[in-house]
Amino acid sequence: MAQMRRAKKSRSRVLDAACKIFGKKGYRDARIADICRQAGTNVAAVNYYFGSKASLYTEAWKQAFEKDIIPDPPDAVDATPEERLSARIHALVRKFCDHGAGGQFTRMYLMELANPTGLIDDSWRELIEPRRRHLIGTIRDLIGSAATDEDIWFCELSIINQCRALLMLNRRDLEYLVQQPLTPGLIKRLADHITQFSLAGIHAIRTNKNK
Amino acid sequence: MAQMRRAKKSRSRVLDAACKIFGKKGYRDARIADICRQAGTNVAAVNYYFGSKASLYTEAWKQAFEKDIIPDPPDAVDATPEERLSARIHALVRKFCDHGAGGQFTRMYLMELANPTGLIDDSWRELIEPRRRHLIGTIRDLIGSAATDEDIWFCELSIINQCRALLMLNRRDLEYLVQQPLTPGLIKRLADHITQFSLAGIHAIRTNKNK
DNA sequence: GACAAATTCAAATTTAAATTTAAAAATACG
DNA sequence: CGTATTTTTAAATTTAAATTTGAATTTGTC
Repeated sequence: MAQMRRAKKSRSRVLDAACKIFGKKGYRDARIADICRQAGTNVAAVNYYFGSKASLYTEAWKQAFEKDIIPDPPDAVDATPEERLSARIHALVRKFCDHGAGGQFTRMYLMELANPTGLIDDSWRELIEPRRRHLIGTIRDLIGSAATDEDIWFCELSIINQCRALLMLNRRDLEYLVQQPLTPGLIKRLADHITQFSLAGIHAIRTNKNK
Repeated sequence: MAQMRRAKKSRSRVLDAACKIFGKKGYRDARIADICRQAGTNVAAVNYYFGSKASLYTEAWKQAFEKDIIPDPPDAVDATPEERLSARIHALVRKFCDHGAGGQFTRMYLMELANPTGLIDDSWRELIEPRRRHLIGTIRDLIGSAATDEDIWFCELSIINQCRALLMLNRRDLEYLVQQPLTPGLIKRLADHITQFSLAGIHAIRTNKNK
């Protein structure tokens, strides 16, 4: 069983490379040859360890999920809804901006959003649902009881899609738009902006409902 | 030259089919065979009329642009910035929701966003730039002179990305989220929501800058 | 160190799609 | 009509990528 050690290295190098390449190119455009070059193995390694490109993809998705999605720090018991929303937005923006080493899941998430392969629908639900419920709970606290489910759903869309913004922009487009590199400082300022913008938005809806 | 008549039919059937299929599948996943089946021609028609799949793509892009992007009604001279923003958001949401017959450009826009082919960068800039400047002008009017370029850029991102929301959701995801079909009524309510949310957001930034 | 199992490799095969070809059919025009 | 041009067709070719193969190598175990 000790040969597992060396073997595991190879298998896991392929898996790491797969996360990176699938995240960068999406399922179709990712080449097994590229993945294996990246991993420093022969192309046959993919089929040897995973059987096919498709099942490598689902494995990579799972691994990226497990490694990348560190649970958000639990809310402090005495956090206000405003603080909870802010924390959530900052976490989302940071996550969505992280196209680098740690952020493979995020890239894969986007690629799957844009070109659904349908290969990972099950893991998808499991993953998204609890986080969605958490955000909706926070919005509900902020928006008050006069709001309808539709109001809450719309606010959720507004917030999530603002955070997703940078996901959709490639480096060139980004430079074209902002004229500055994506530094941690910029990311923080963007998250602050979205928080402020969204709190005002939610508050306006609340006020409108109660008038 | 009268043979052009019949010929044009064939060429233009291919172009129409290309808009539809490229819009549905994106560049890579679209099959020339599918496009030609749709158009009722032989596969060779693509290379006969357009030379290659790539140049069919750029032609289709141009045609979808010309047919699909009806210029927004010019702003009434006496429209307030609030009214202009509202009109712009309603136009964007309506456009982005139109996945049907008239909305091929929208679909191609999304596919290009998600998987840039780089084939249409030039047309892209031409198309987006004037509309961008218009929106930025409106935001500038609303946000006041204390705001920085970065503030304005952030607000632009917030607004555009809220409008893009429905672009990213396929029918199944949508039903899962809202539990209702995408009726014109829903689209209007969503645009109203985004307008209200965004005006409040911009106003909050303005207030914050001036304090 | 020798044998068995696991792994890696380069090369062969398969598959799917775009592209080209050359012959047939349709059309235009004198 | 007859011939020249354009268009369409089915089939052949090319290309790019995934997958399979079987031999060579490495590793683990006795």
